Amino acid sequence: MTESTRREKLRADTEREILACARRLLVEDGSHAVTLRAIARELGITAPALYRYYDSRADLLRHVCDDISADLAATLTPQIAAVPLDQPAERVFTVCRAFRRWALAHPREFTLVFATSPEETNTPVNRPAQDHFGRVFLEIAGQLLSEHKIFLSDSLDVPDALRAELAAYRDDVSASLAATGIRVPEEKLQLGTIYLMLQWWARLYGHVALEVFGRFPFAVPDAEPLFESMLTELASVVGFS
Amino acid sequence: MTESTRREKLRADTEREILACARRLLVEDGSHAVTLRAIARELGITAPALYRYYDSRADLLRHVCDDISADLAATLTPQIAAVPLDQPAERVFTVCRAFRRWALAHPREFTLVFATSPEETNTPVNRPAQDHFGRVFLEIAGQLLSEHKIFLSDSLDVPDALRAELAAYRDDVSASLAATGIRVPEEKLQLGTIYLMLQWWARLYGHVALEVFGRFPFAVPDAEPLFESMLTELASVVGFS
DNA sequence: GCAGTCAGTAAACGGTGTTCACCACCGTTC
DNA sequence: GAACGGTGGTGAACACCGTTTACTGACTGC
Repeated sequence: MTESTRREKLRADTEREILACARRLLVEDGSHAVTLRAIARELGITAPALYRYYDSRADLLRHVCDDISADLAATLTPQIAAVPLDQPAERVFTVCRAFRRWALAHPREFTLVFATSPEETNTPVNRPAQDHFGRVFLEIAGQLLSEHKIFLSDSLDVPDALRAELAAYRDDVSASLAATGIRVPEEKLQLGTIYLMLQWWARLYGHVALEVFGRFPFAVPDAEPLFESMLTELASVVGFS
Repeated sequence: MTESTRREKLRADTEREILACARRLLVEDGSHAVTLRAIARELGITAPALYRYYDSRADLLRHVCDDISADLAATLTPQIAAVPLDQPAERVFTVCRAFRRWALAHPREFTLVFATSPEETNTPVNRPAQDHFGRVFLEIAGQLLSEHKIFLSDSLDVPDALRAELAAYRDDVSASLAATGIRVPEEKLQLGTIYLMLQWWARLYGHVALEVFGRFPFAVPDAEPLFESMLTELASVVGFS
């Protein structure tokens, strides 16, 4: 980015090298194989040198998470962009399918980012979303929100008990979206929309996680039809224009 | 169980002691604290002695998982039993709420059992369900199936593309249930029921996992109303008698 | 009483994260 | 140009870890 001096450029270079190496080790041999000494070995340096770049192994893993999230976002974004603006439903389907495909193709990255207990990577709970976890989701959803009007079907309106909670979330969403540079008109962030986003993220996450881990309650050799039917169900609940 | 000789009884005793200690370490300090040496220290023995009981640390962790699952089942079962048979919907709600409550009260156990990559505990993917993962779910669901008739609302019937897949699952379900001693009449295992079980398990799992990890895309201080609204949504999709 | 089984030990190997003292270089400043 | 401070890197060390091996010693079944 803004590495002005020569020193800063060198530092940023090896920092990238470290992350790339950690990533390779993760993908090839699992997260247990991404060890400081292994990384150091491959870079031709010694393990303590890595402490010039990261406070600890947990800190490094956290940065690997962010790195992966950035890549995931970079993978998803062009795929939605390829779908015409006038087919909002198809845009949602596309990003959901792309997320599932990415997860199945990158099970170890998915596991690290989306199914590692916060204490393992020492991640503070409810960490600002733009950092890594919900970042992708928020970005995509925000983009859709800013471009389309969403109609919620009558059958699924917001329970009264939820309105107070949702109103509180809304500000948080606005702030998070603003932080990523996406401006969403206030009136599009209805409570129902927030509600739908939460519910839908939970379903998407649940399905993909179970599929990646092979942990459906009974043998499910191919979960794609299941996934597709979940998408069509979504379509029946929400409308776009 | 069937420890006849004195030796076998002693062995079973220390085996239980090992598991209990591992469990305590897990709960108090997280899964990374569950080390062979720490367990041995607390039991007043040496680490290699543990290899008389388990092949490896991964093997031990797997048994801890099974132990936890058994406890979870033991927690859930009486809670459903407490709800009258003539309120099937309430029975489902009860078990779902109980599962969520258990997960929130035992985050580390939940993480180990439901969100640890199979390679960490060396668990074969799609391991027979009665072992630990879907065991609880299957048991509960099977019990409900054997006691009630389920009506699926017309709006959610099984997509054609899924019928072949689901038919294959059904046999697996029957076998798994039979293995746990629950006999479900053939005609109650309609394809729609299987479909609903899968979809619902994914939702339940997704919500609870996200809540336990504090990983909703934005700050959700109290997800209970969200959970409750999910339950009422379920009720609108399925009917009992 | 004897032989064998089996829980447990001590020692060792190779690996880990992390800390500390030290060193050598590079960019800046007098 | 010489001195200087920051910075990247080293080597040794510490305290762990999982795992293997060879070896005891007690209990069991005959």
